[in-house]
Amino acid sequence: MKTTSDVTIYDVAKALNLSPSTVSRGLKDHPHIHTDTIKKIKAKAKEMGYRQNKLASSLRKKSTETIGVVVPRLNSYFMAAVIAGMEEITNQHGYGLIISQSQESSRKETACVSTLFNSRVHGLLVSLAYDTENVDHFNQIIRKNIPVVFFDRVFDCPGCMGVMIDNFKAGYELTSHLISQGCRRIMHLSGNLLRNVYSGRFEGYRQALADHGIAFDDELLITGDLGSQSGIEAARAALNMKNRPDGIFTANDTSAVEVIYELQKSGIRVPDDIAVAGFNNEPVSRVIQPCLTTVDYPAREIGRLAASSLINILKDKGSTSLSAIIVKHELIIRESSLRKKVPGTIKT
Amino acid sequence: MKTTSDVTIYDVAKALNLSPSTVSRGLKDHPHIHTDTIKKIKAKAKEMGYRQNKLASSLRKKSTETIGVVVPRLNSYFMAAVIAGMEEITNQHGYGLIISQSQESSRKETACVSTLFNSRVHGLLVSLAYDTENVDHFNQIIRKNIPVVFFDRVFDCPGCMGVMIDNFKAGYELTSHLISQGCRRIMHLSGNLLRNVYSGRFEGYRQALADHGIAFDDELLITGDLGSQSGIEAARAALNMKNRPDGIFTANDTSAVEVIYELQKSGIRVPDDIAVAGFNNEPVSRVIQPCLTTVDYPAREIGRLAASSLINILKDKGSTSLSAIIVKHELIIRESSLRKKVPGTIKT
DNA sequence: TTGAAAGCGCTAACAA
DNA sequence: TTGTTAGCGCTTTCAA
Repeated sequence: MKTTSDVTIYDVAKALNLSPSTVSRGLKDHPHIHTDTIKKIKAKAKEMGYRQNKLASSLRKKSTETIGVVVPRLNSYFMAAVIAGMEEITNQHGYGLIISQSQESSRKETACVSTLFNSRVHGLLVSLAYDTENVDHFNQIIRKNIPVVFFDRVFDCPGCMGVMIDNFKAGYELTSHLISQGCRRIMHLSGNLLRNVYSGRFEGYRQALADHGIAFDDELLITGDLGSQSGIEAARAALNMKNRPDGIFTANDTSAVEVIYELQKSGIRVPDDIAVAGFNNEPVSRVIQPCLTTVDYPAREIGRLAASSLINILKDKGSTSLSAIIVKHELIIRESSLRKKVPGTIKT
Repeated sequence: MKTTSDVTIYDVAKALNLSPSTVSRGLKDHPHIHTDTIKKIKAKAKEMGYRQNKLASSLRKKSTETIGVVVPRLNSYFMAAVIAGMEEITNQHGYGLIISQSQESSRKETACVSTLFNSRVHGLLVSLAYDTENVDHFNQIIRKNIPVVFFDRVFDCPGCMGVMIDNFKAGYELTSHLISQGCRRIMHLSGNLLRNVYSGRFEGYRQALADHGIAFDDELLITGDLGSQSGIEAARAALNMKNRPDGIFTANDTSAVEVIYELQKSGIRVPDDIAVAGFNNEPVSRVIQPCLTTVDYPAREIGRLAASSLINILKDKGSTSLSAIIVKHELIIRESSLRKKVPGTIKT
């Protein structure tokens, strides 16, 4: 639908016998305009149903005051909280947010970036799709000096900055915890190892094994899309091994839940026969029986930090010096990995 | 950041010794432009890194080709799927989507609508916030002939249309099912009864009771925000009644999960002592033990339908005749309500 | 098949 | 304190 007969500042100006520029100024409380005039203008504008045309304004100012967000999917508590954090900050600074989903596809991600680019966003907040292999599709935008801040799923490229947790450390801690519970043969279900979040967790896992004198067996590394199906398959693979694992560390909670189910279906006791740990502290981790050991990270805070960083870059082009912000995570130990029952250490 | 030195059609025109209008036409395959010229123009534009300025284009055309979406929250599988369905349709028709969250607050919802209005969206797809009591904040936009299509949480107002399921029927079916399982004293945990989704489910519940000769006891109706806490409180209320319920029907899965937990903590067996049923078929409903009886509805399809309806209204202002689209739902019966174990009827 | 020119609604430098 | 004016980049009518 074409926008129908809008009231413009010209209409308001005419009605008040003023010039359009005075109206324009009055509407934004320009200090040079008389208070009474401002009042008159605002009253008239309201009366006439005037609304600012952001398009014209942005065109004229060559500035849209919007920030683009590209996320893999909008269906997790994590993302909803991240975005809420971003909105909190950007709104404070007068920016709007345009949100788009890549649906975990690199191709769609490219399209999203391109659309946002054409919409003249001032900056981009991005968490990469599952299968994105390089960041060529950001080159265009970076060349135009439009800052990009990655969060969670970041890409290590010169000039980009990222907000994330220390996935290596988290993976290390989680694996060490499993080892402390007596696990010696720990399977790891991971995602695309190109994604920092998954490679970090994997490397942490491997390092923990090494530090505890356990050899890494690559039969125990399984990668998949971390959806329900890949959890089921991982569990079956574990069950079919002649030398079964006694612990499984999956890189997200969704797949961990399926792993537990599949194991239980075959009469395996979790954690006694096989301990299981996930990642993300999704709400479901508290619902599954036994409750899932996992890693929590402050989603809203990550959103806030990513947004503030971007805005800082936007305000003064100086502080682009820092390249990464690492947010604290927390190991949440629950029944799914607790073999040595020590009262008082279980978190819900 | 101000957009830096962009290439415009003027630049391209100059480089090719053509007029800006020819370039403008060439870029969009205008039939009057010579094929060779088109090729030349596109090649040059690409070479020079030209990108269309949507602001200028929209301003000139007085048309933004965008649709605004206002949802309570982005944190459910339901919403993610709805939005994916909307994107599918709107993209096919050349529209972009601007998504905003009301955070379940009427005040924020008003702000969202106003922002989208000022951004000159062509139409609005809205699911109402928890506490929205009237739709005055849509009047402005409706007066301007900008169509609004509600989905899921709709509002019954003249000229608005909505896409939803038959909540009454679903509530009726669910309650009837509980009754068929031997429940006679069924508690209902509901949300704000101003929201159609909750009032519909409640009325369906009440009708089912009546049709089975069970008197409605208003002690058994509890309303809350349907978050985790309200589930816990409902369960406690149930436990504290001298005449305890033997079934609980909650208006969403999140609270149902907490109800089950809280009941189990007190040694109540679900479903044998108290049967429980939820609503929405969120993934968590398959994880909880016992698996949760619930109602499924086709989220993606609802998104598609809402978007198509809006686009239909946009294309020809004729077919505004229909005021509601009712989408099929499905009762998903699982262990949490199954007392009479009949093999083969359990859905997972 | 191409070009010239006006104008979408707004802002801001400059003038008064 | 207010007004005049040019122009943001694009589309489109009219003319050539």
